[in-house]
Amino acid sequence: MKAHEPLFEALARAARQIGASALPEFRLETPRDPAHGDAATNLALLLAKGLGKPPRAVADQLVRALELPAGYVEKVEIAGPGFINFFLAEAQLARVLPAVLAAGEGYGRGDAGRGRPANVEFVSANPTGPLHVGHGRQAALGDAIASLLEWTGWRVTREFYYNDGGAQILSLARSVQARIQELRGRPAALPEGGYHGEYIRDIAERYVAAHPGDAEGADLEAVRRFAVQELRKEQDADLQAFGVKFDVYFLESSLYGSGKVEQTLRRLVAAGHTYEKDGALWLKTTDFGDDKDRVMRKRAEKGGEYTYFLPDVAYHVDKWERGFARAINVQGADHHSTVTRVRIGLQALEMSIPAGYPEYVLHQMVTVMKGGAEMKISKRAGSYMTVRELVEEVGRDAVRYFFLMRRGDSHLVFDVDLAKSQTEENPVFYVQMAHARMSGIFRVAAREPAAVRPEGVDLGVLVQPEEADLLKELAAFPAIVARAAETLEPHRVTGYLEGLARLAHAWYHKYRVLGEPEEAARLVLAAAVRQVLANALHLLGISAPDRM
RNA sequence: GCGCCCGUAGCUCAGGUGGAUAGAGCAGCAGCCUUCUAAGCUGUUGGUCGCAGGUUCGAAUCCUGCCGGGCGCACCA
Repeated sequence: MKAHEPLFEALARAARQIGASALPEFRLETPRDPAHGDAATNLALLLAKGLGKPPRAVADQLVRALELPAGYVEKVEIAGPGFINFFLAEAQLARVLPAVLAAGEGYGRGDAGRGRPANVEFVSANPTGPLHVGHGRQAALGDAIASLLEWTGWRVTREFYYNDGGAQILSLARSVQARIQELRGRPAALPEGGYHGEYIRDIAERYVAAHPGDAEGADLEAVRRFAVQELRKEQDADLQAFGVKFDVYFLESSLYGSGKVEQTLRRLVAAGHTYEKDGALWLKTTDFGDDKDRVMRKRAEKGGEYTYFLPDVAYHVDKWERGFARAINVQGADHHSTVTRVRIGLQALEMSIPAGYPEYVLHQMVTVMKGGAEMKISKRAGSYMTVRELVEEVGRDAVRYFFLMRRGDSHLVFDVDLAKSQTEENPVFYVQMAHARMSGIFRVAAREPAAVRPEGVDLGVLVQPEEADLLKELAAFPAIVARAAETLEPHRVTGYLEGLARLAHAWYHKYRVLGEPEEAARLVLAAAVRQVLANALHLLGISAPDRM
C-alpha cells in the first residue's frame, strides 16, 4: 500500500552505498507545492549529521548513487536545504485509473486491522429526552469512525450504551408522574432537578391513554418503564432518520442482572486496591496516578448503592472479555473526567488490559446559527434543538457533512442557512454537485459509468495539467483513508473531498469529454473521479446523487 | 486552585507526529455562459501562527512560563 515503493527502496540502497551506518526513518511525501515534484524526501537532511557533511552534498551523493527502474521518474532535483524531489513520468500517473476502476467501491480500502475486532461506542444518550445536536455530532463522528476502521480492515461493532439504571431515570419517572397528576387537575410538583421539556407532557398523556387502570400515575415503576420505552423509541426513530445503525444496544441494567458488577467488585477487592472509609467502599485510584481516590459504593445514609463508576468499569471489562482488541468511545468533552477513571479501574483489576484501553474521541460542543443568531440549547427550559429538527430542516446529508468537517476537538459552528443553500458556498452541495456532473457525462453519452473499461484505451492522451492534478489526487485517496483511520479523524476525508471536487469542477469546466479526440480516455478519468467521490461520500454516510 | 482542550487571513477552519516562500473555503475586488448542469470556472487583495523564552542545521508543530476562551474537578451520570 505504500506509495512510491520503488523510490523508497532505491533511496535506502543509495544511502547504504554512500556509507550511512544506519538508515534513519526518512519520509517520502507529496509536497504541497507542485514545483517540488510528485515525491520528495528529507533523507539527505537526516543523514547529513552522521556523515559530517552539509545536507546538499549528501543529497548530491545520494542522487548519484540512485538506481531507479527505467521509465519511472522523469527528473530528479536537489532543492532547498537538501530535499530530493522526484518528478514522476506522466505514464506513471495514469496507472491509478485502472486501479480505481478495478477496485470500484473497494478503492481506498486497506488491511491495517487484519480482521481484528473493534468496538465503537457512541451516542449512548440516557433515555431521559430527545437527542440534541451534540448527540448528532457524536452520531456522525462515531458512525464515520466506525466506517473508517472497517475500511482499514477492522471488524467493527457499533454499540450504544443505555444508562437505564441511575438517579436520572428516577428523576425522569417522577417528572412524568408530576405531569400525569397535573392532567388530573392537580398542580404539578416537579421534583428538584426534574425534567421540564414539553416532551414530558406528551409522555404523560400517552401513559394515561395506555394505562386506564392507573390514570393517577401512582405506579412509579410502571411510569418509569413506560417513559424509558417511549424515549428509546423516539431516539431510535431519530437515529434511523439519521441513517445510523447499531449492532448492539447495551443496557446498564443488564450488568447487574448478569452479575458483572458484583464480579468486577470482587476482582477489585481481590486485587487489593480497595478500602472502606466512612461506611463507603473506595478504590485507591491514587495508586495509578489519579488525584484522589474514588467511591465505588456509597455509604448507607446515601443509599448504599454503587456509583456510576463501578458499572462503567464492569462494562469495559465486558467489552474486553467479548474480545475487542480496541474499544473506542466517542463522547462529549464534558465527560473527559471519566477517561482516566475508567482506565484506572481496568488497570486496578490487574488482568493485563492495556493501559490505553479504551480509547476516547472527545468532541467539543455545537453552536447552531440561524439567520445570523445563535440558537440556544437549554435542556432545562425545554427549548431544545433536536437532531430530528435539524435533519428535517437541512437534510441528512448536510447534517452529517457539517458535523464531520471539523476536527472533533474544536468547537463547531453549525450554520443552518449555509447548510441549506444550493450554491458552491455550501461544501456538501459543492461536492455532491461534482459527482452529479461526472454522472451527467455518462447520462448524455447513454453509458453506464460502471461499465467503462480502461483496457485498450490510450491513457497517454491525458496530458493537461488539470488531468495530472486529478490523477495525483485519485492516487492519494487510500493514504488519506489510512491516515484518517489511524488518527480517528473523519474531517480529513471531507477535506479531501473538497479538494477533489474542486479539481473535478475545474477540469469539467475547461475541457469537454464527449465528441473530443480524447473522449475514451476522459471517460475513464470521469468514471474514476466519480467512483472516488462516491466512495469518500459513502464512507461518511452521505449519498452521492447522479443528478441534482 | 488543579486537570484536559483550544488560540493560525475580516469570518469558518486545514496544516500528513520537526522541514522548503504558513494553506483552503467564504467574504472583498476584477473577469468568464452558442457546449456533458454558470447549482459552475478563472485571476487577485489579505498573516507579529495569542505573547515571551528555550531545544537545533530548521519550530505553527516539541519544552517552560504567562495571557485569553471552553470543559471538567460529587458518596450525579
